[in-house]
Amino acid sequence: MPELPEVEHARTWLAVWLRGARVREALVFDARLLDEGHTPDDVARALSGRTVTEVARRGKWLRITLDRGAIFSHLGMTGRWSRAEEDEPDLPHERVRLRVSKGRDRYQVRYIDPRLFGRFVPASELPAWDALGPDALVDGIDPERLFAGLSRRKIAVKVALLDQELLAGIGNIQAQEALFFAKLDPERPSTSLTRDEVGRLVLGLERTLRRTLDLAIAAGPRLPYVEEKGTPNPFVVYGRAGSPCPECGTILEKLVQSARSTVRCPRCQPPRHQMSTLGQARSKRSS
DNA sequence: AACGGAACCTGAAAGC
DNA sequence: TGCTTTCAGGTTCCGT
Repeated sequence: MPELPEVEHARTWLAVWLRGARVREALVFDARLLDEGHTPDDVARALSGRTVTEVARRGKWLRITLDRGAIFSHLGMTGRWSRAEEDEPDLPHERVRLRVSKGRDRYQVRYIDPRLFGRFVPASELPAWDALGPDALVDGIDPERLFAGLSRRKIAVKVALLDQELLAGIGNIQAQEALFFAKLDPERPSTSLTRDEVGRLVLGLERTLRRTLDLAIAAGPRLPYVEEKGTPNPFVVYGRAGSPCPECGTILEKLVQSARSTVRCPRCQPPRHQMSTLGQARSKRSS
């Protein structure tokens, strides 16, 4: 799914719909969302009668805290939560339905997920949650910690940014956008970045997250994902390989790193050996 | 231990 | 037109 801004959007609306609400009935329509050892009936039984006290987010995980226990929800690639009235027809790909009451209102909160990469885990603790690095939005991004983390890994900086233990919430889109804003080549070994470049990367990350989150907030309760047909692509380089760079007009190119695609501007984000060649040429001329 | 790649799913779009 | 291939914003497992 969705990356940090979209999950934060989901958290906001889930909190509106669920905080203080009582689950009258829970229905789980597909066991593939559940952890090994759980059945739809177990999960439904664990939820019914519970009251939601809090909805939290860390990276791309959501935690719905109940008066007893909690539920962790991950949206995978295509998951979304939405509110529905009691008499609304089933939705395509509806995987979980919570029939709740809040005050005298009765309605439903539904989880929709075509590709089923999402997770729905009733548990008081979740190891994956505990392993997450600092949340890129809530905790802010500490340049020194990011620099140290990047120096420790021998992989491309783009791939490192997807590691949720380094920084929680960055996904394939935000990584590409941030590297473009920072004018850094996605293929640079993460160890090769200078402190100055990591500083630029932090600014790039903050810029793309802020921008995307603002768009998500403005969208209201139903946030269309960019791959849905009819949704305009709000991103600067993501999904725009073959089109001109918005900065310099050079045709943006697509590469594949660890089986994920990356778009880059060959001119604005040149490999470093080209930059040092330029630097040498310049210093020769000036000397 | 750390890394790249495949697998897990479904649907839409592009290619033939 | 219809069949086939490719690709999609994530995570995890498996082999090297």
